[in-house]
Amino acid sequence: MMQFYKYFLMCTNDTGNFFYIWSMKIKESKAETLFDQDKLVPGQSIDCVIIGFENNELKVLIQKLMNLNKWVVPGGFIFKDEGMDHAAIRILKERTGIDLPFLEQFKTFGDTDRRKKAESMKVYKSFNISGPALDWLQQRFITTGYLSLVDINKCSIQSDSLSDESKWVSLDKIPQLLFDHNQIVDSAIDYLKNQLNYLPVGIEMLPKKFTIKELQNLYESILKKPLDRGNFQRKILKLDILVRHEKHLAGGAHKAPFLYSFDHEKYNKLLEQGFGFNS
Amino acid sequence: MMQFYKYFLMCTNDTGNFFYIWSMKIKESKAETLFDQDKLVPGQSIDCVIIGFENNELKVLIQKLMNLNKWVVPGGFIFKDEGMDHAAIRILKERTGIDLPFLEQFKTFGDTDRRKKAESMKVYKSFNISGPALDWLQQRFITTGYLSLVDINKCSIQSDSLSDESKWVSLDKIPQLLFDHNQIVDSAIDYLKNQLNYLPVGIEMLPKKFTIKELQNLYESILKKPLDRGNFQRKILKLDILVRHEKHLAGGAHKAPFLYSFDHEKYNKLLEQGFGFNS
DNA sequence: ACAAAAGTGTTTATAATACACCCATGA
DNA sequence: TCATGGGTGTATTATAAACACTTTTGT
Repeated sequence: MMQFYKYFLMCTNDTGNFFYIWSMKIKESKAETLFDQDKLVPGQSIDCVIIGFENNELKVLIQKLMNLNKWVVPGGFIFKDEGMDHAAIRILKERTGIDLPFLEQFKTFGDTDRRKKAESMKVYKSFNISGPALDWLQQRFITTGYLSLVDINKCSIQSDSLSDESKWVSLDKIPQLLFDHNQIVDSAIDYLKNQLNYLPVGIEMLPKKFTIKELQNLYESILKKPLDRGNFQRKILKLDILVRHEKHLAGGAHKAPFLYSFDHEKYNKLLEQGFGFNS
Repeated sequence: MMQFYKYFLMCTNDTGNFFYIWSMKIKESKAETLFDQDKLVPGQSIDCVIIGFENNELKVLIQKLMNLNKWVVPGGFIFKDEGMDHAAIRILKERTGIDLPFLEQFKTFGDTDRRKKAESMKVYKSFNISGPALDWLQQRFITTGYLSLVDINKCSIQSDSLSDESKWVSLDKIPQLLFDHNQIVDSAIDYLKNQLNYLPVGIEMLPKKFTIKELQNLYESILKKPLDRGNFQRKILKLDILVRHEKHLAGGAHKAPFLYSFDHEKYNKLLEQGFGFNS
């Protein structure tokens, strides 16, 4: 589905520090930034659960670690002079190409056994990492999970130096992930469901113009239960956050639905107080 | 109001590492644990916002740093072999004496400027800390905020080696706190309000037996708005989580209210789905 | 013309809201 | 006995839920 150049760079400097390329535009074939562990906050990482909506299904972006059959949620480290939220935005931009993402911290994971030593050893050995770099990577890590809601069609997924494949998988087909990443994803989904009334799911995950049926499908996917068609329509229209456009005539043998877009100003104002679809 | 022995121990070992006593039972006048920075997760701390309810007011526990006129929310560090939640429970126990506290992570704070260098320098200088220990404490810190709900009357507040005064202050009289601790407290209050329907506020913050009026006052304090007396009573009774006891005859010149206690089993079952007082 | 899905309408049940009434208690 | 706040009742309104009817489209 996706085409990209595999590009990989890894080296160790004379002090034994671990250097690696953390971001590169594959198409331009050049590294954007090079840094070493001295510039990173130790023991602290960020993991991004990126959720999109495609073919009436919620999907999460996962990446396969290079040379290994291990899937992970995209993550990264924090620069010592960089705020945590900023780091999350940076990491996300590298993976999706999206510039102003919706991004929200949802939980911090700090169990001692969240990264099994044996498991991480296998990973880092496969990258030929050893010495101080290995020590640094093998230290106890606490990670903060960020939830991002995106429009899959706007994402040009890029791989990076550590992974050789990226894909969107529907929530009920997530394979076993590295470390505690399954738990991190589950936690993000819970957060999405619980905070639904305060999250801009429609504006972030749907294309600019959409039908009410599509919006309903999105809500149903998140809530994991069917909603009444008529009631949904009436309720969402009553909120006065949608702008009606021309009819969408592409569909099947049935009445053509209207296309709508969000009135961003009204939508955001309403989000502050929250609005609900519990039924 | 509270009586305690001031007890303070601080030293530096031959490698320049910073040793300090992080916990002691003041009454028993002995240190429970001694540790140094080599055993701590670097750059990661925990801050506890402990909320109680007294005289119809929500109150938060703050402590004054020894030798300084600086107030903070009780916090601490994490052992390298200790889970983050466990660290929070440990820290909380030292400060309140409560054994099985309600404790929940609410947010992680990772801005680069959350600890002003100048401010922290003043603090650590006042403790005569220098060398590697100072470096360790001056590093970039990311902190995870934990919310704890307690019954103030069950807390025997203990001070520790770093502070010489602890007190409960009502939420609208919080003084200026060190670093970003005001922001941390505000964030905790927001969380409490938002998650109200899923938090065991009644069970944690009220005494075993209480009147419905007291419970209503608690909810009103959190929501910051008055609730209808009759409706509140009917609604809470309909939930079938209260056990009615004898009448409370201490009050004023009026009909004596019943005392109630929670049916913990039913209460906890109901909490999972959440129950609301939005009005 | 017909099936399918959109758009709209209607009825019923449930919950929120406001406020009224009577009761028990201590001063 | 009277002021005070507790317990309960009721009427009104708003929202949720279920489902029926009509309209528009492609085949």
